[in-house]
Amino acid sequence: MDIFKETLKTFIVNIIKEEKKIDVSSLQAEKLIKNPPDDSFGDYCLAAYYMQNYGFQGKPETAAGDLYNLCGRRFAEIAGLFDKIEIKGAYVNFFVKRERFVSEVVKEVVDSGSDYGRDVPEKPLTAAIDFSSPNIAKPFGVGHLRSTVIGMSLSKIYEFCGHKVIKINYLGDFGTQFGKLITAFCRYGDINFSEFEKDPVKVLYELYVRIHKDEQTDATVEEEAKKRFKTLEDFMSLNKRGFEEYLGAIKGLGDKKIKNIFSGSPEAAEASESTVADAAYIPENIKLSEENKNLFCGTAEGQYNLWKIFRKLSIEEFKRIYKSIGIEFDSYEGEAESAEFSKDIKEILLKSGIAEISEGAAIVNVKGIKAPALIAKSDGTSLYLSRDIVTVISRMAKYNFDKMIYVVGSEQALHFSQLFGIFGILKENAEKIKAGKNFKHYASMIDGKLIHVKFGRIIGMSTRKGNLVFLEDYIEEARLKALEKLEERLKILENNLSVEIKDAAKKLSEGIEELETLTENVEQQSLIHGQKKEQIYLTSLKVGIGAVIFNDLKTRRTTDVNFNWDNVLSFEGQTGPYLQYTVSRINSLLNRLDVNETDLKNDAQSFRFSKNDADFDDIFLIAKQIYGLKTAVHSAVEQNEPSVLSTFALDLASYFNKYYQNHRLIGKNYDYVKPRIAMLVSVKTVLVSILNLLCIPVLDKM
RNA sequence: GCGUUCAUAGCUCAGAUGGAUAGAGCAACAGCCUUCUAAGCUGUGGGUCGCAGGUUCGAAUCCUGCUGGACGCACCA
Repeated sequence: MDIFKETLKTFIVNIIKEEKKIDVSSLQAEKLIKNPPDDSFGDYCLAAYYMQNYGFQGKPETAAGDLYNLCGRRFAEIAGLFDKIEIKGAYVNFFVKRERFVSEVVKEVVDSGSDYGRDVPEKPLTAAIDFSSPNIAKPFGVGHLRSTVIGMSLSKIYEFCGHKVIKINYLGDFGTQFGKLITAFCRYGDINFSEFEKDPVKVLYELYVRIHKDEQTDATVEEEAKKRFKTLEDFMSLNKRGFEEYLGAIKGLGDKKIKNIFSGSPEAAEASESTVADAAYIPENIKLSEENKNLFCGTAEGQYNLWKIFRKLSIEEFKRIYKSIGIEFDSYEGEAESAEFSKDIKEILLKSGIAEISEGAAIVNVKGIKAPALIAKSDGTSLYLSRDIVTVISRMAKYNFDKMIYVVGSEQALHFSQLFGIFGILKENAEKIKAGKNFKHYASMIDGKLIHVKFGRIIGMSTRKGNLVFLEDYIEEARLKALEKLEERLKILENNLSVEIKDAAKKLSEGIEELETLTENVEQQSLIHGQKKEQIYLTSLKVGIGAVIFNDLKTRRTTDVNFNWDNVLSFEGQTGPYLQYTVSRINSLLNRLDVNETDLKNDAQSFRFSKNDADFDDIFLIAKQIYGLKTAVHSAVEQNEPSVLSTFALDLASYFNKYYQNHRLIGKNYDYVKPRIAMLVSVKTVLVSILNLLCIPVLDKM
């Protein structure tokens, strides 16, 4: 509970009401209270120009004078929490009682633990978040990392605030590209099948690259690919259900899954992914081999099986990668599922007069967008857009979402404005739609609930040879760099240690007893030095992952990222490892101070600070930063912008490191140390919370 | 050509939704490890907020124009 702001709010509401005879709602009052840009100006302020509607007219300076006098006269009402009021230009500044402020903040963090900073909304929403969504004909490159990490982080932030989140991975498992891949498989006679078994994704990638190259010179490639894709899609629609019945069947299905997922049982997790497993079911006796090639390439069913095999191999690979960086989904969906119904969409939109035929293709004209929205090709096969329409309606039936968030690059902005526009049309023309009850119901309630969370491109990223950087190589590069740094540091520690031992031995021989400090130091340092090989591996891996992920989350999403290896591989300053390092520093300190956290909670003494202490100003800065967490979380949700939290965490870590550098705790008496332990725990709690929300691994030691 | 979007220190970016003196980190230079992890800390230098207008008490932030970049614009996703 924010007692300082609340108190100030009622204070100002009362003043306006009683002195100016104007009623102000608490929400309006909240907007009047701002934070000065600098601590020396105070902690809260009222700006005269915002007060004009509340009886403070005239020049800002004179209005501020009026306001200042009234506040001053009634200062006794807030004297319990505030020290003083000052006037400065057009502003009236309020200074909190700093000792009280710090102890309130620290107490609240220690009491609420990992819940601290939660911004609970009046009404929790069901938010479906579609992110990562790789195209499985292509390997998982670094480009996918941004969507993956932004989406995962947003999911965590929404969940942290108490919203229901459904994390959806919408696999690009369909389209002409698969026709190309199948074409490649069937055309080339020199496929290495034993390698296919060992590293399928690599072979698929080679096929992909090769067919694209051939396409440049050979026009028959595209022709064949299109034909094969049509064969595939037609085969899949053979024994299809109607969209209307399908919608009826899946209605509310998500509810069960959501509940299960939230209970966290392993069966539930499996069940939620079963759709993919089912779709990827492949007959036992069919294997990729030279002999079976004709089987795959000759018939429609063969191609269908081949497609399933490619799909399955890719998904397995993706899951492995996701797991390694701590990403998980509640549901895997595929475009192929929606393809089954995209013809229904085309027919409904045509019949209802929303779509029309132009140059043989089906298009929708969306208000305000010049480019026509293509929903079907002239050969009748489906397109990205029509499949997306099906998908959203299905999701609405399944999950009844309040928000559907697409975390997709900004280059697809046009696609999404067309998609969103079509649902606007469907809502406006709800009566005209010639379709079943289910379709009309769901399709008309989607408008306004779709959000495109776009992000900028990563520019200039390439390896020495190729142009696509595989995520795993990227992480490995970061890991090696972290390892290098770690080993360097271990070596320095080792040197210091041996010098110390020599020194002590010398002193011992001279008869000076320093055994106690020696053993303490040896113990401490061997803790670090004694890290086993696996530990060193894990540490460097976590640091590497932290660096890579933070790099994608530290700037505002919409700006393009100028990729620079040196930037990513530097672990100093505004980086993930800096945050991880700060946490491990606190850990180390807490270990040395022998902390009992339950003790801390029950002992009011833990939260009492004195402003006469030399470190108080620095503690106040830390407390003030911590106090801002809730606002930061709130605006991260508001803007769908994880970077708000990255910046926040960097600031907090910086304040803490300054404190750490300037004030020592070891060796001080316990009464002095106790409240500071609570402060340390608070900083750690907040940093760890944010690292979790940003999908960055936390380390005990570095 | 039309549309979207961006332009802040040498480089990478913040800038609380129009408010007080535009801030960090890298890089450069000068310092701090026999005392809690130097992946840290301290200090110095570095700015016509792309350019020109406009809106008002007040603009890096809003509107218009220009310049420059990125992305997108009919059967790819």
